[in-house]
Amino acid sequence: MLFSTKAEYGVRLMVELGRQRGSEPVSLSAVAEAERLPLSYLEHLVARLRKAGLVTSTRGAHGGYRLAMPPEEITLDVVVEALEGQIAPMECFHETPEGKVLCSHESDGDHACATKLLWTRVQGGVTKALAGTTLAELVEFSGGTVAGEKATPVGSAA
Amino acid sequence: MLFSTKAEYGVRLMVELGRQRGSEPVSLSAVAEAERLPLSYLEHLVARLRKAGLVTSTRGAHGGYRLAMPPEEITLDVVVEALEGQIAPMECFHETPEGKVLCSHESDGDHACATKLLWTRVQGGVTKALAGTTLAELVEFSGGTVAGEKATPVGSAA
DNA sequence: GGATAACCGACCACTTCAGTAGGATTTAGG
DNA sequence: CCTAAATCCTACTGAAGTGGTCGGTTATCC
Repeated sequence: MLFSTKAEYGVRLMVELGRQRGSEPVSLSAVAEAERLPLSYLEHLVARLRKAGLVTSTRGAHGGYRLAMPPEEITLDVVVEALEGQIAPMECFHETPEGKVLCSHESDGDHACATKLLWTRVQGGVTKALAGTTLAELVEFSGGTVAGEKATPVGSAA
Repeated sequence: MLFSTKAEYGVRLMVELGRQRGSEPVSLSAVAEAERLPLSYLEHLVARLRKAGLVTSTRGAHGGYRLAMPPEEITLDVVVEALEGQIAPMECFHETPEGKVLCSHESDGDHACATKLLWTRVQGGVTKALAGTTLAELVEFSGGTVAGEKATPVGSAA
């Protein structure tokens, strides 16, 4: 499996917040119920998102989480990286701040690193897919936002 | 990390076999020495490649492994899948024989699966990168084949 | 009949995953 | 002021996967 459930749950959490745009902060328990995910596990995930500056939190009663930016500006590469850590196809791959790829056993034998070409292509494919998708798209795809009218607030179903 | 060293080592093993095209079978110990990888671990990996029909083996003294097909016909998606198992971005993703993608919690809530769009794109990116790369390319990239003339046979360096 | 090599399965230390548990702190509302 | 609701934090745990190692068996060439 390329990604673990951390990415899966975390992205769903983000989508859920994206659906509630502009309104009150959404509590984790509401998200947990809506997505049928364990609350205490979501706490760990949302902590990562918060540390990455993707969501903001309000403590105390009626508190919860909000997106730190409008969903159109949030690309999924940032989200997934916050959840899963640096995204590289292989252990030996490290991306420098300028976006260059380094392979740690570059030329450790008598010929060039045979796999670098492959992993570079894979890296490119994944990055392109993630960076080319915005949270707004996913919100739209999953049934659209709930913006002004409170048609189906997140905790209402059950 | 997207892939483990199983893919890394396994691909390098394949490249090493690809460099020895048409000649005698290559022993695992020769590959292990050339790539500085643990022999006994390579045994596990080559077993997967053999079961997938990518390499053929000759037992006994002077035995070893050969590619089952010319490297131009071997695409890396098959190789990596043989080594790592089914390549899917997420646990809930299962590809049917016809190439359709199924998501196990499709419509388990009141709205469509929010993440399917994303993982489908990622899946596409990875598959395209892997299937669009042939073993021959990697052999070329890593210094070319050794075909007729035995310029630098695999075990000769050290 | 060695030496060489593919084969096979068991085992092991270590890390990550997925989740639980328990508490501390902050805040709105009665 | 009290309490319920919520974030926040740390520690723990069982299960699985990773990256090997080891010992032994079988097959084959010289």
